[in-house]
Amino acid sequence: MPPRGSSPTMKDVAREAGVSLGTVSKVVNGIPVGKSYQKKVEAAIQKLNYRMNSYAKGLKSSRTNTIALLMPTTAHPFFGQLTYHINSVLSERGNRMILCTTEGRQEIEQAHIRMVQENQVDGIILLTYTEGLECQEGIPMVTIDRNMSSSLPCVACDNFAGGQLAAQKLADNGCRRLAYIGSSSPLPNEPTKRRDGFISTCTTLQLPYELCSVYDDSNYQYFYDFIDSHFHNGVLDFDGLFCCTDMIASRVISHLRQLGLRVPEDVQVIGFDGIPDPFTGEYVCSTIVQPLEQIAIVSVDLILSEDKAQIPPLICLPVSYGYGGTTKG
Amino acid sequence: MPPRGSSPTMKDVAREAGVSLGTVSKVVNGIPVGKSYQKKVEAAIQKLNYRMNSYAKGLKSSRTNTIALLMPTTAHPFFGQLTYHINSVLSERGNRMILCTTEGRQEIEQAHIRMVQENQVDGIILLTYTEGLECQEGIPMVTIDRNMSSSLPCVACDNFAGGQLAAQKLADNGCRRLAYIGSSSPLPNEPTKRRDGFISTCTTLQLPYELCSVYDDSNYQYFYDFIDSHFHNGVLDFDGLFCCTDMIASRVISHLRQLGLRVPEDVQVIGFDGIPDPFTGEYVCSTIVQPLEQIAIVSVDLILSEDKAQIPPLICLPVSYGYGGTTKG
DNA sequence: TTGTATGCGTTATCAT
DNA sequence: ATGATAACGCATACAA
Repeated sequence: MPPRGSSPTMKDVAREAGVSLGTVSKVVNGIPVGKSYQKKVEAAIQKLNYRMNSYAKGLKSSRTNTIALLMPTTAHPFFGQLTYHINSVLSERGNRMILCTTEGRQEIEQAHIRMVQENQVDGIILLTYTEGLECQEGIPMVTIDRNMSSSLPCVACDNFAGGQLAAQKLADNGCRRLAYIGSSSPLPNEPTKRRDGFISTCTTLQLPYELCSVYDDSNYQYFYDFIDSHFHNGVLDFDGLFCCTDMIASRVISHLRQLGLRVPEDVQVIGFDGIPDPFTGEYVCSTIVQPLEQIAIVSVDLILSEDKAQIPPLICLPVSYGYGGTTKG
Repeated sequence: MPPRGSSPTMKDVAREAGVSLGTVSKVVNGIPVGKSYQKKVEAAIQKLNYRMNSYAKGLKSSRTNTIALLMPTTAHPFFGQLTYHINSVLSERGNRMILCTTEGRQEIEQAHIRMVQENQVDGIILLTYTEGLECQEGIPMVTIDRNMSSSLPCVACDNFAGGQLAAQKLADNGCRRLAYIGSSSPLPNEPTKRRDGFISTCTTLQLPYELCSVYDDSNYQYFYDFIDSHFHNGVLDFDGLFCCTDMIASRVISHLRQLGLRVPEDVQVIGFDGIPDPFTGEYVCSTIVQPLEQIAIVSVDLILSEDKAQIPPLICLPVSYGYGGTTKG
């Protein structure tokens, strides 16, 4: 019978058990205490159905066991799955997660950062592609796939190696005239490294290539126009395409097929991300697979790590090749 | 220059502005205050870069502007999109959201409910299909698509009408031998109403139908076996199928095609959910479309509503038909 | 109107 | 080892 209408507090438990406040606190936090006391307190907790108030705890201890995750969206499976994995790992480690979807808009990101700061989160995991985000000092941050500044640690898949792997695979499968299709940013960021790795291997193998890069990679028409301009008399100038994301690859493949080209017979296509189609469970195209679960684990490890001092500025996780029917192997 | 290493408090602002604590509190909370004071306080806030500590505030006011969302996962687009919409609406309304993915496992759900309760959330939005979840009293809850008990308000799409609509569409498109394929629960829950609506219209139209229901609807083999057992000499016993979800429909369609059947020429299929394929942007099949955004808005409205007293136990939102190429219209 | 003082539920520092 | 007590940062009832 709690005195007030609200839920019982430690004080109530202490009174019920006939012990002092400090003793209850110790029991609740697993600090050793006399056996008889232990029993009495546990009984009282049980009886009153006591629940800790983590707001009071956070106020005192200034540690909230809460991490914020900033994500453009959860509607797309790539972000949805990453969110799911990060949430799982965080939960296993005894942390709550505040989700902030940002639509990739900087003003929303900024507002959310401010908001979760007020919420005293212990850290922020950030997935963004906007430039020049202002990051307040004093709150630990980790970025995913976005090397913003050397001061913020970044975990990403090995985008450069992924680009190399894509070029290598296309070459192995007999392609001789390659092209890269995807986004590019004015400043060197992680996704751009996919292109750079691709160029690296093309150069090494002495394979000719062309680039079709645009800043806003949701502008598919730009890519279609590029393809059309290289399509003459029913034949395409390329026999191998590396697309920056599976999304782009998927749309590009549709366009190629509309043109009457056969994939992979006439032209082979490799994408990037490796998200299985949620409905079929299969890759939508041959692809470079990001280790999503690893990225989640490492991000959480970093944000929860005690000595933030010596975190490396960039951690690259290994990618792999996933066959998805749009290449010859 | 904050005295301690931590961030400035209201007290710091008060000292800086040369006013009292209460005045600062008023300014921060938008309570009218003398003009000159207003200016001084705002200047001090600016100068010190003061941020409210919502933990201290929540402790005092026992309102945290935080809502918990329990979802099986965010990895699948249906749940991912719903999560996204709920998050957006909550954010617009000035609330934080704690995300708890549960994998649909009851012990995880229970642990999360307990956890967010400790976190003093103002309410919980819950999407679950488990039976007999223990819901602590005293904390507002709203369920989605799951009518647990009359005490918990539920918002769902009009599943019954959706089932009716599916049967009607199949009939309109000339189908004469129908079947329902999907899950069924021992107790009457929302998804089961899809089946019931389907039966309702079949009965009204005097159309024969068969049912293939299984409790665990991720057991696709069960559905395949059902189809196989109704497939003789290259012809299927049915010319119209209504599947409980687009996921099931997608797999069923694949199986039908493997059998050499043409969709929609030989057999027409309608699914349920209406989630566009993330890669193509199109429905994976003809489908009954759930109003995801509406569901999100209404759920948030309910959980944030002041007078929880007179919330109806069930709110049904209208569904619509989405053509996706697996029917004749 | 503005300032002062008390308490929210907890942890931590003291004495005991 | 245990019990009393002072903060933590803020809201608020009350005094000025």
